[in-house]
This record gives sequence, structure tokens and C-alpha cells, in this order.
Amino acid sequence: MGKQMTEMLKGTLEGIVLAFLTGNPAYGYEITTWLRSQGFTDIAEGTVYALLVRIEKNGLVDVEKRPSEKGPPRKVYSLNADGEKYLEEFWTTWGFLAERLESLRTEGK
Amino acid sequence: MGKQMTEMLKGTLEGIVLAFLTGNPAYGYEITTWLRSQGFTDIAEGTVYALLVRIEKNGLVDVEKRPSEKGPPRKVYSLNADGEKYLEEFWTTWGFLAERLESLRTEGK
DNA sequence: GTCACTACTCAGCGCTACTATGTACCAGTA
DNA sequence: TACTGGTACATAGTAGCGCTGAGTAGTGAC
Repeated sequence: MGKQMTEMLKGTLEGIVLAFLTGNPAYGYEITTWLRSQGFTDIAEGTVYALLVRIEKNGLVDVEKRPSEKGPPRKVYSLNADGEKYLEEFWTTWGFLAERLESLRTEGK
Repeated sequence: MGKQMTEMLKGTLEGIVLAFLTGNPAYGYEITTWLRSQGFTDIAEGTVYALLVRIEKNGLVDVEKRPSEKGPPRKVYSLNADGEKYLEEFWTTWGFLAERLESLRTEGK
């Protein structure tokens, strides 16, 4: 992956995953393949699982273990109230940054 | 500063500074105050200087030392050809990410 | 029986922003 | 003279996040 993208994903990847989880419980492998289908082709599996561990530890998601038809049992993550609040803050932060950058790109400065 | 913002700035702060430098040579202190005026009120001085050292080492900017009317001499940074190329790549990367996030925010997923 | 896909885990690394502190020059002022 | 405050740069140490690379395990097809 490009170094620029790697750095830029810091902080945003978490928001992307939380946004995906909104009203759409999912498990790690599913999230990884979805990310890749969205163009984040080089996201490492390890990255996603580490992120999931983190947001679980931070209490932003609820976890449920379900058997899988194929392979080991899945850990299904769903956004809880704290997660929704956190996601809202994320959008606020993102909105500010995106606005600043957009005006930098168009106005020149 | 908010933790979310701190993480999100990783990768983007560099682009912001390079964009500011486009056709607009500036020195560290000036860049810091400009960033603060743009709403990045909590950017630490040390962060900016470290970033400037980095982009200089990576050959993205040219540096010229100029005496100041007030205080120690200034190090004036200006974007060079490599910097412009790097900035272009930055906008491409940013554009992709912004597009993905925007569609996540509006479409829901 | 081995290949491919599914599914999760973990140790170690590199990069970037923050914290905290220090140096130094100059102007105003009490 | 001493002190305060604004200007200007520098750096050592810390924390957080994504990546690398490797490993474990269950299932089904050939």
C-alpha cells in the first residue's frame, strides 16, 4: 500500500469500519472482504482484527459468537450506543478536516 | 486536542502544509500561526518543526535562511519540483479517501 | 491428502503527532 | 537594570495506529 494511504488511514479506518457496522452487524473476515471490494485492496487482515479488538476493548461494539457453515466460529460485531456517539464525533471531526482540505485544494490556500 | 483529530491528522497534516507552501514560501512560526488561524488551534509548535525537518530531509522543499526583524533568523521553506509531485499524489490519495467516506456518510453504507 | 477458502490471533516494526522543555533574539517598560 | 512577552527554532521521549509475517484451525472439493 502507498505510504501516504497508510498514514491517512490512521484514525479514518476506524470510522470507516464503525460506519459500515451501523445497522449492519458483521464479522472480521466479512469486513475485510468488504473493505477490499471498496477499493482498499491492500488492507491487511491483521489490521482489521486488531482494529476490532481495539474498538471492542473501548466498548464501542457488542460481540456475539456464532457458528459458521464454513470454518471456525465467527465473532459478529454490532455498534452499540457508545459506538454511535463515537461515530457521530468522528463525522464531526472528519467534516471539519474535509472542509479545510477541500478549500485548500480549490482556493489554492 | 481530540484523540480522533490527532490520529486523523497523521498523513494529512503534511499535505496541508505542502499545499500551503504552494507558491507561498513560509517559515515555521508563520505556518504554525496560520494553522491555528485555520481552526487547528491545538497544533503544537514542535509538531510543525518536526514535520518541516522531515519534508526537508525527504527533499520536498528548498530552504533559505533569512534574517528576521524580530527574533532569530527564519528558515523559509518553499515547495520544489519533488514536493509538487508529492503533493499531487497526496491529492489523489486524499480524493479517493474523501470520496469513499462521503458515500459512506450519505448512503449509510 | 492436499489444496483452497474461511476465520481468527499475535509479536514486532515504522511512522507521525504530541508533550515538555530548552535556546535565543528583540522591544517595551518599570 | 531586570523583567516580561512576543518571535523563532530545536529535540528527546511517548503513544497510537496500521503493516508485516507468521501461525492455528475448521470446512469442503478434487
